Amino acid sequence: MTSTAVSSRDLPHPTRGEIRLEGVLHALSDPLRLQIVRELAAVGDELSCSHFDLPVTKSTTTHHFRVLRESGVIQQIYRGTAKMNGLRKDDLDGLFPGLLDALLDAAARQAVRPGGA
Amino acid sequence: MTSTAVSSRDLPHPTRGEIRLEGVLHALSDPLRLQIVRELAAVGDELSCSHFDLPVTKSTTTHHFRVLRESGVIQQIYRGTAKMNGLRKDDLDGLFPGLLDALLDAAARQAVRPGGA
DNA sequence: CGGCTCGTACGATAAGCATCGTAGTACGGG
DNA sequence: CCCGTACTACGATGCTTATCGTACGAGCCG
Repeated sequence: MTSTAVSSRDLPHPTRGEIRLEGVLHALSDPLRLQIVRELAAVGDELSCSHFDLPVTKSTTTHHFRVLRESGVIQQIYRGTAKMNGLRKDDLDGLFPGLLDALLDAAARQAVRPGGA
Repeated sequence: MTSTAVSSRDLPHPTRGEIRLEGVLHALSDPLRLQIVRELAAVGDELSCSHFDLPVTKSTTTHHFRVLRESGVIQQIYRGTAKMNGLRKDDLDGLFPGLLDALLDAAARQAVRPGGA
């Protein structure tokens, strides 16, 4: 069959039209979450939650991924025991052309600044 | 004389190098503050605090302007009894080329969305 | 089945923040 | 000098959020 029933568990996502700029900016105003998004953009593919080595506990990591999902920045899907995360680049580009690239570029520039990390 | 000693009171601003992307995003993730910045960008000039007709008290207005100033998004200067506010467009463009324009464009697009305000 | 790993849910806690009201300061004008 | 206007400072309050720990649920593998 053609259905993509990857798992019985599925997660609530905002539709494209429900994504709010303020929510996106708030989601990205946290250094950890900005870091996650940068990494997702760099690989250009889905990554499991456990791929990220963040300086917080697993509970907190779950929380940050949820904020990113509920703001519409990433989409999440269970694949077996792993939860894969992907940037919603098409939706963001459709809503706010050029914004994501400008944000990623800005983050990259700041990262190479003296004492930028 | 050419000096710009507008007032004895002066306000602390971050230098260009101290401006952090996360701080800018956080400042703009509030609808009121985003609105203020949009208005400043639209007129392309300085505006007094009292020019803005915001649905909050003056105390709260002061607070929002301070957040914008301390994050490096605007610069503030006393001119007589008025406090003028100006976008730090040059600094933001220098640090994060294209970001401010992308953000303003994104906000404008969202504003014309069905139920976007 | 039993156990392992990945991730969630829930409760607690501490910090941050948006908001207000009141009292106060700085400046300009009569 | 006194008053009005513009804005600030401070304290209170209630909401949101970042963080943790522990206990739990879902899927995989032997």
